[in-house]
Amino acid sequence: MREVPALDRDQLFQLSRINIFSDLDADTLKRLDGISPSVTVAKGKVLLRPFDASAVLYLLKRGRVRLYRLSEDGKMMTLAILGDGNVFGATQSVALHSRDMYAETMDDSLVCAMHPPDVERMLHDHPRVALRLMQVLSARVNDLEEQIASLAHEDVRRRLLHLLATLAQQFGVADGAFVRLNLPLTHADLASMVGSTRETVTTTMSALAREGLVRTDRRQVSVHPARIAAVLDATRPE
DNA sequence: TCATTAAATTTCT
DNA sequence: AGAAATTTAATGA
Repeated sequence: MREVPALDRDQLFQLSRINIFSDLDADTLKRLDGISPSVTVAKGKVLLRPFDASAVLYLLKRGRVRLYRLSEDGKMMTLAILGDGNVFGATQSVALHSRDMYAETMDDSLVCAMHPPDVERMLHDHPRVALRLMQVLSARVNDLEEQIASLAHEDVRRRLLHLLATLAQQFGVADGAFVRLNLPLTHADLASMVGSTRETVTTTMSALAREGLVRTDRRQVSVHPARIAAVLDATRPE
């Protein structure tokens, strides 16, 4: 019985955490691992930009990636923030994003870029991955639909509360009664996610802090999901 | 209710 | 020190 080298084990571990690979066994993962190398990407690097026709499928092994678009007057609308184990980009047939989307790392990240022939072979050999890819895509559509409804019907305060609750699920780590959002977030970031402005986010965030729904400590946001849920429930619009 | 503008202040690097 | 981020306030749609 031979020890698996630490580096090897770690790489496999990273790969096993990719959402579309969750159905695969260790042997299969090991074979896939050889296909494309992982690269460390510095914070702020734009990996995808509008009209990028390439069909690269990115596996985000570690880090945060922001998917966003820019309006004509240069305002950023953040469509999603992806964390460890997520995928973005496109295959030959399926794009996980629309045309004029940017993808930019929010911190130093470890990504793996799979190219069309490899993706094709992988999907052919492992239909379960294709199935998971569809699940991931439909979940993403679902999220976007919720965002649209939120934008159409709710005021900034409620949109922020919904956003914070969602981020807590996605990136939360327990911190006493609160849940700390484990990602670098400025008020401008939050504004770009709820379709508001930096200033408005500042004032609503401090109101929420006063009410004990959120807590902010040196640019780290913590939220109280139970209280937020209660408030959202108790104060339905209309 | 909230974007906008402007300006002061605090916090990060 | 300089840049980036936050905060406060006034105004108007």
